[in-house]
Amino acid sequence: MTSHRRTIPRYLQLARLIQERIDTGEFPVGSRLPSEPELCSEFEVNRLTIREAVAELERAAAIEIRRGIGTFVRPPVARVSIAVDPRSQVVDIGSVHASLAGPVDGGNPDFGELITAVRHGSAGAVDEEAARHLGRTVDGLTRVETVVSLGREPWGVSSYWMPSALLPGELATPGRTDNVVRALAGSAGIVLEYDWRAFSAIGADIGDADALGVPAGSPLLVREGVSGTPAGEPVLYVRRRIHGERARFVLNFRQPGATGGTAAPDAG
Amino acid sequence: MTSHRRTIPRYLQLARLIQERIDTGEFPVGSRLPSEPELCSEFEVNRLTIREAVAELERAAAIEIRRGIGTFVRPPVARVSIAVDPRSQVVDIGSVHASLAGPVDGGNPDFGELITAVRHGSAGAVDEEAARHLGRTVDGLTRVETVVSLGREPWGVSSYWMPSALLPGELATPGRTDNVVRALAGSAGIVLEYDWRAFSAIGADIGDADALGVPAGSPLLVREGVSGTPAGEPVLYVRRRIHGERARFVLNFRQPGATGGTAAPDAG
DNA sequence: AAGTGGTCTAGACCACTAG
DNA sequence: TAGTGGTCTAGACCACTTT
Repeated sequence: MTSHRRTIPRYLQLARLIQERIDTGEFPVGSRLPSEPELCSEFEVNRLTIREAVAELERAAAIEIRRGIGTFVRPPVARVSIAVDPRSQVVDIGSVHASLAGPVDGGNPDFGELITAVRHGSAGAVDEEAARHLGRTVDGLTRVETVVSLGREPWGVSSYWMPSALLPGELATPGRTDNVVRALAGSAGIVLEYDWRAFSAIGADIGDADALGVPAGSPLLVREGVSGTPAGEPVLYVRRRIHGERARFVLNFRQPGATGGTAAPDAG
Repeated sequence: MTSHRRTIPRYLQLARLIQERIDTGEFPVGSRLPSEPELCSEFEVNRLTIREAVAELERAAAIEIRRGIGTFVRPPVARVSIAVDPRSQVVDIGSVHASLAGPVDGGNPDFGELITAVRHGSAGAVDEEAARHLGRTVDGLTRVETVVSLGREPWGVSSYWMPSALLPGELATPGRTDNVVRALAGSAGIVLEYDWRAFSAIGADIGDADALGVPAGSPLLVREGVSGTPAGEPVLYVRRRIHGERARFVLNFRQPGATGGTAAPDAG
């Protein structure tokens, strides 16, 4: 009759115990945890068991492991807040550019987009999906892969699909570019507007994990969508995966001049 | 010198190797991978090394491990698409309710929101942030924690903060509720409108992982924001963490009647 | 009962970082 | 050089699922 005991693995118990110590401030933000051997002797378990507990906390982003140095309690993360104007058919000039305070036209030194691959009409499942979103066949599409950097670190990876006929020469080969969206719009001599955008979250697959320098399975924020001409012709499908803890997309529903409301959340 | 060092750990090499076999169809979607002992003897490594490789693929959501049965190649995931009307100050009736096809007023059988905890004016960092968003002090706030289910499975966890004075009796104690937002609005006799909403991605912390039945660090989509009265007074701050692979929020920027454009992406 | 994955131990060697 | 975390082996026992 007694609720039969669920055996909670030792490493999970230890993970929660350590998390508690972090929460109570026994291990303050920025402090170093006891080393693995120290934790082993304190809890009288094998090192591997401690390592599993610590790995759990690292996956939960509670701690940061620095090889050869130690394991530290992570501080709250700073995020790049990106505003999305939800009220109009926003001109698409690239979400990151749109939100950066610094110069956009001349190239913002913090921003970099590096073309890593250009492929024509391949036939993976994602290509099929892109073609479906654009209402075209995969044959006529070109896919451009980029790594987006903010500051020195990789911030996200993007895949763009566009009609091959519209591909600007600037985007035809790997290398640094200023802004894929602007290059496309400029070359085609058109204005791009948002058609739709969607947000979801996935774990990093092995390829994205490599490109972003994060472990496989790390949470990525996915922002995907279609942009098109003002006339409504879809031109670009983009799927960007962003280091989850470094980005936040904000939608403000109130008019700027409206009374009341709260300030848009900024970084933090 | 001959190539000396193996920089890439064996378990990562094995993970990529197995991923390749999945990609090439050697291990088709739905099929069972060889058991751990089988993989051990094929690659001539210890079982733990294989397990690390397999764990990597599981974190990357490429495979699903079923205890006592085997390890299987995962099919593409089905997602619940939730439409966000980006053009107006949308009446907040709860995002999930807004998007469900079935009845909303009478209670949708697929939908369930279970209040798991109610706390007054505690003082964690998240409570402070909530108070800041609402322009109030933590003392006057009540925090309601819920688990949201869609079908039989837990789909997300929500934290709501609201002025204690406005807390409906219906929400004062743990138990099943129909819809927190509606209960609040009904009790306060007001209409709630979106003030702002934001999207980001995080890994599940230990508490959320427990509630959702996922491993710590699993990618979660975070949707947070403030709702308020039409007059602009903020009333509710909500922070929902959703099983990342089960949700997608869609913003349509084009008017429904506009020519061209593409269909809003649906589940899948 | 047999086979699967889950946990844990004991010990070894390696790679990285700091002094 | 000393200390940290990273990888790997060999072996054991357990929990879960199917037959």
